[in-house]
This record gives sequence, C-alpha cells and structure tokens, in this order.
Amino acid sequence: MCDPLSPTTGRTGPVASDISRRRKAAAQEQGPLYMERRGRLMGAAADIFREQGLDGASLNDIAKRAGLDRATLYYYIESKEDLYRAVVEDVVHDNVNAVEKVRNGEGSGADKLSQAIHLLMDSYEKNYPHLFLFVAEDFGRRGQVRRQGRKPAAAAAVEDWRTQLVGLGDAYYSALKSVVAEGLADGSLSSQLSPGLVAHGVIGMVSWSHRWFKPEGRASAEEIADGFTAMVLDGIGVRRG
Amino acid sequence: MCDPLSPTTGRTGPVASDISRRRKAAAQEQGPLYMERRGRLMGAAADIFREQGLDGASLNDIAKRAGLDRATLYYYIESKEDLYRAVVEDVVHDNVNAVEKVRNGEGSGADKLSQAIHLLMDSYEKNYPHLFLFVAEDFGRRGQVRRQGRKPAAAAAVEDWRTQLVGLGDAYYSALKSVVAEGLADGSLSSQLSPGLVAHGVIGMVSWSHRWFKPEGRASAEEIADGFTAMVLDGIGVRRG
DNA sequence: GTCTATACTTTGATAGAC
DNA sequence: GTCTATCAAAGTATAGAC
Repeated sequence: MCDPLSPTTGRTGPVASDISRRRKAAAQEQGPLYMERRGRLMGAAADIFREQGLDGASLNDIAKRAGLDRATLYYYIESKEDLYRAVVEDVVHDNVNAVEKVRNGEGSGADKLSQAIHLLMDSYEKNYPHLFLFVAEDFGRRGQVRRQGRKPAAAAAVEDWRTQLVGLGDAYYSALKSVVAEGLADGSLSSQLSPGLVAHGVIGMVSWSHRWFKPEGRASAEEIADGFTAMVLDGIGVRRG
Repeated sequence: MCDPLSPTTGRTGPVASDISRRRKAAAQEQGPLYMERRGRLMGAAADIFREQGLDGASLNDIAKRAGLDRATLYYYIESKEDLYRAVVEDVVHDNVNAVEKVRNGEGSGADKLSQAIHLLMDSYEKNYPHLFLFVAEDFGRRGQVRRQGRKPAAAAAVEDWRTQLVGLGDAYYSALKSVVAEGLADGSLSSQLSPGLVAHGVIGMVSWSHRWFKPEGRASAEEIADGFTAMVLDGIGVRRG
C-alpha cells in the first residue's frame, strides 16, 4: 500500500473526484461513521418513500429529511433505484423465504395458512414501513419508473431489477397457493374454490392493510392476523343446518 | 425605415389563440366531432393510466396512443389531473352510490354484504379499466402528484381534488362497515371481529384484484364474487363439532 | 465526507400560425 | 381543430473545490 500519487510539485493537486469510486471504496471499508450515516439515510428514505411512493419521492426530499445535501447522497448510493432497493430488498427476501419455509414445514394446510397470515402481518409491523414500501408499488406495470437527468440509471439494469421484484411477489403467491392446495388435499381445508383464488383473496386481505394499518393503532398486527385467520377459516356467516 | 416585414396592412389580423376559451366553447357546444374525438382520447388515457399509473403516464404517451399531438390534448382537457378525473370520476361516484343504496335497502346484513361484493366485482369488469385506475392509486399519500411545467395546475385545486377522491374511498368503507354491523345486529352474521376489520378485509380482498384480474381471464367477475362471498361467509376451514 | 455549481433530460402547459 | 415552437419547472446525476 502506498499513496505517493501526489503531484511532484509538492502542491496539493486537484483531487481525483470520481464519487463513484469513492462510494465503492467506502462501501468496502464499512467504517463506523459511514455505517451510521448510511443507516440514517436509509431510515429517512424509508419514511419518504412511505409518504410519497417510489415515483413521488424526490432525492431532494430524502436528503432534506436526512439532513444532507442532495449531492451527498451519491457518496452512499448509486441511484434512486439503488436506494429503494437497499431499503426493501432484504426484508422482502426474508419474507419470501419465511413463507417457503412454512410451506415446506410440518403441519396441516390449515395450520400453515394461519402461520403464513400471522407471519406476514408480523413482518409488516416489525419491519414497518419497509415491507409496505414494496407492497404499495405495482411492479407489474411497465415504464412506471421515470428516468430523468443527464445520465439516467441504465434502463436495462432498472428493468432487470423490476423483474426481480415481480418475481418475489410471484414466489410469494405461488407458495401460498401450494399451502392452500395442500390443505384441500389433507382435508384440513374444504372449499369449491381454486387454490389460486383463495391465495389471491388472502394476499389481498393482508396486503391491503398497507392502506390503513398504523403500528401505533388500536389493533396490533397479531390481533389483526387472528381476525383474518378466523374470517378465512370459519367465515362470518351464521352456521346453517 | 419602415420594416417591410411588418404586417401592418389590412390583412387578416393575428388570431386570438387562447386555447382555454376555445376549450370551454367546444365543451359547451358538444359537437359530434368534438364528442367523438374526446371519447377516443378518454379511451387512450384509460389505457395508458392503467399501464403506467397516474404519475408514470405522460401526456406524450397518451397523445401518441390517441393519434394526436401533445399540444392538441389541451383543446379537450385542462390539465393532466383534469383528464384523469374525467376518466374515473363518474364510475367511482356511481359505485359509491350503488353501495350506499344497498346499505339503505332491504334484506339481511349478510345478503347486503354479498350484494356489495358482487356489485364491486361487476363494476370492475363492466367498467374496465376505469375503476381499477382509481383503486390502484393511493390518494391518501401526500404530495404524490408531481407538478411540472411552466404553469403547473394550481396546487390548491389539485389538493382539493385529491381530498375528494379520498372522501369517496372513505365513504365506500363506511358504507360497508355499516352493512357488517347491521348483519351482526340482525343475526345474519356472527363474529367476534369488529365491523371495521371485516370491512377492511373484504375491501382488500376485492380491491387487490386490480393486480391480477383480467377481463378476458379464466374466471368471470361473477364467479370471483361468488367465490369471495363463500369464503367470507362460510370460511374454508373444515367444520368442527 | 460534504457542498456549490451545473449539465442534461423530461414534463406539463402556452402562444400563435395555419 | 391541429400543429410547431418554445417555456419554465423539477428532476437525476456528475464535476470538482474544500
């Protein structure tokens, strides 16, 4: 290691700026100051994305919330999409993994369905608002992300990234559908409905909570999950016969 | 001396352009050509809004789909928000009115709940994609609509309009909650859950269909409504005891 | 690490000729 | 009725000084 690259004049030469390299270096280093500020930035971004959505949020708003200048963000992140990704990716992955673990685990289909509902509501609460950011966006739509600026993030990369997120949503749906099908097969569930329709209904019921659920609200995530589970399994109509 | 290019002759004077006045005049006139082209524009706008969302859609895209120049749109509409409003407003109003009519009508609470579910799914199909455009947007978020251009639509007016749309969503929720409460009171529904939670769940189940429902798809809106109604009233768990 | 200044892009909207 | 030309605003991202 050596840093003899100062100009031979002895003067402090012009700094090689290239924030892209400095960003990568800092990311590798993972110094304590870097990590702390990066964490604060992620929190601010989560708030703003929650309030305004991916499109509606501007880096200006996020920078202001984080107490930084807009340009400073680029020391920590590569682009707006990169920032959004950093905020939601882990939590979404964890969630899909968790549901797939439930599907592959022990228990009846009905039990697993209940577990899945509780799991998701729990995650909404624990990881608020990160998971909601993902649920609120409809990545199935094309061209939603509008690219501006002198060097917009590479279109192909952005498209790849969107496709990945769509895939995660699909994986979640697929796992839940399997759970329902298993329940119908093992006799713990009984319905004329297709597993796919049930899965859509359950996911809708739970996902829609991003429009009204507040962590400090009257009902806890667990109570809501209990309620939805009872509704789906037992129904709310009076028993006939 | 005198500028020979100066049009000081008795020739036809400069036209008073003012497209705003001409737009209002044409709207009053309602000539057949105007109505036909306006209708085509609304159809194109509905398509693009469906694909890209309110924010993601650009007037350029909409104009292209309608086979017009971007500037020509302003002969028919006042602003982007005005266009979106024209596309969704009637259908959303009709829907809220229909649900309130169900609430005020005859029948048990359980019957009314079933009616409401069928009504909404039917409307999704019949008015596709207009009602979906509304459901897909989250007007509860602030500052989502980004205003650009030399003279952005008056911020106050846009805010008013957003508040109105939020109000329509609230009215829908409120009506459905009443229906559930009535069912619990008249004995046609039986549950420990709060009417509000049930209403949220049902609305979520149905509204989420904007992410997956296709009018040409395997299941019709009526079949889906039948399925969701059965799921909510009877449940899909095996009967105990 | 952070900021000022600025390049470049896209958009919504107008003016005014035809 | 429609179009060309253009505007002002807001955005993303970069360069480079400190």
